[in-house]
Amino acid sequence: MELQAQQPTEEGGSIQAAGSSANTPIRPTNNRWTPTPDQLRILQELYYDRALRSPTPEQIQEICLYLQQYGQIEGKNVFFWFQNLKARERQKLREFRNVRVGGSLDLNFGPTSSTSTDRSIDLNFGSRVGYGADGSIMEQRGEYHQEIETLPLFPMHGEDILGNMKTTSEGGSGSRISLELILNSYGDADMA
Amino acid sequence: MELQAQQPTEEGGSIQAAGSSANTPIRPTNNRWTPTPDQLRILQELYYDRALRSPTPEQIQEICLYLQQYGQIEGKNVFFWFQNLKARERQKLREFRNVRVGGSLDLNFGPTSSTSTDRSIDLNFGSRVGYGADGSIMEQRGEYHQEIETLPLFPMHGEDILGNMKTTSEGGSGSRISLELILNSYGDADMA
DNA sequence: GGGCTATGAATGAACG
DNA sequence: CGTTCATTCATAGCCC
Repeated sequence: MELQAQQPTEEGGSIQAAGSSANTPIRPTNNRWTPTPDQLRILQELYYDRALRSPTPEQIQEICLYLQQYGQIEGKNVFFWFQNLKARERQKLREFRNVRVGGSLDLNFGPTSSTSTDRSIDLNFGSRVGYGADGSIMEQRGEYHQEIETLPLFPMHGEDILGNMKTTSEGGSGSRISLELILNSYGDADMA
Repeated sequence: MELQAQQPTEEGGSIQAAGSSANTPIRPTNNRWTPTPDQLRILQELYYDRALRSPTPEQIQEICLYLQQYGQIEGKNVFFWFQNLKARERQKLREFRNVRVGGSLDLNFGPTSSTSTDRSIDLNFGSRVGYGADGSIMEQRGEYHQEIETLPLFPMHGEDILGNMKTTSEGGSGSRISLELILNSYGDADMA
């Protein structure tokens, strides 16, 4: 997951048998996919012309299938391609906005900044979420679950643990919890 | 277009290898949690070996506490880790569904298809959704699995489930997929 | 050859 | 949960 060592794709045999003239990605190294000019053109066509940004799985597969005419390609390549392009375009936009604001622009903000709908550029990092402070993820919605903010004085049974545990960052001190123990905590006593 | 500046060739092994045994901050410049090798190993062990997919809050807490021996970690990290791994593995499995290449519309896209080799991607499975974008490679560690309580499936964390439909086809039927088809695949009624 | 840039790939985090 | 966003890692390719 975190390891960068990419597992060698075992299928390092038939790469691109197509002896096309202009669609050879230069080097059929098994490493990372590089779109052929044709593939790229088609992808861009889909993205820009058709405004396809997040293709559904079905679309991904169809696109992939179609693009295989022009060279080897896998579904994940298509997926990543769209995702990357989208992300990077958006990031550029965001960057631009920040620059614009930081640079000189000063939009007409009324002294009364009550219009919160106005999307002022927050120079924040982008973390719009309020996880950090003390946590409390409250993720699984739809269930009962109260917002803990300080400390629940009763046995919580829900999903508030997520962020609320900031226990000692120090380890190796005696707190030897075994995996078995963890696993055995299925029917953990709810202290009830 | 984007900035990226990192050490080109990292050791790739222990990222934190330095002085401290197991609980070094690992990475200096990031806000987001990155599992240490030890943490990762244990998490994977829990996931694959023990088939733990959706830990309860109590388990999350215990796991978190245990993992703190190896580095800074919070409950939400554990929570997200499991959720992500589960979701991504599921994507890959779900990916098996293929598109029904029904309409063989031929379009004149691209360079007049100079590649006369009509690769055939004949996948008439006619099914439903399937994510097509995530053939991640997780270095599969031990796969021996034990039944804890629920039955662990066979963790076939291969890697190219998604990119399964590569150019493998050598023979040919002519299954030209058009972009129109791709784009029209939205309301693709499969519930026939 | 060595750095730089564009971009593929991975994954933590979060949304609906 | 499935999907999407954001950030980072790693590498192909180009320029010097």
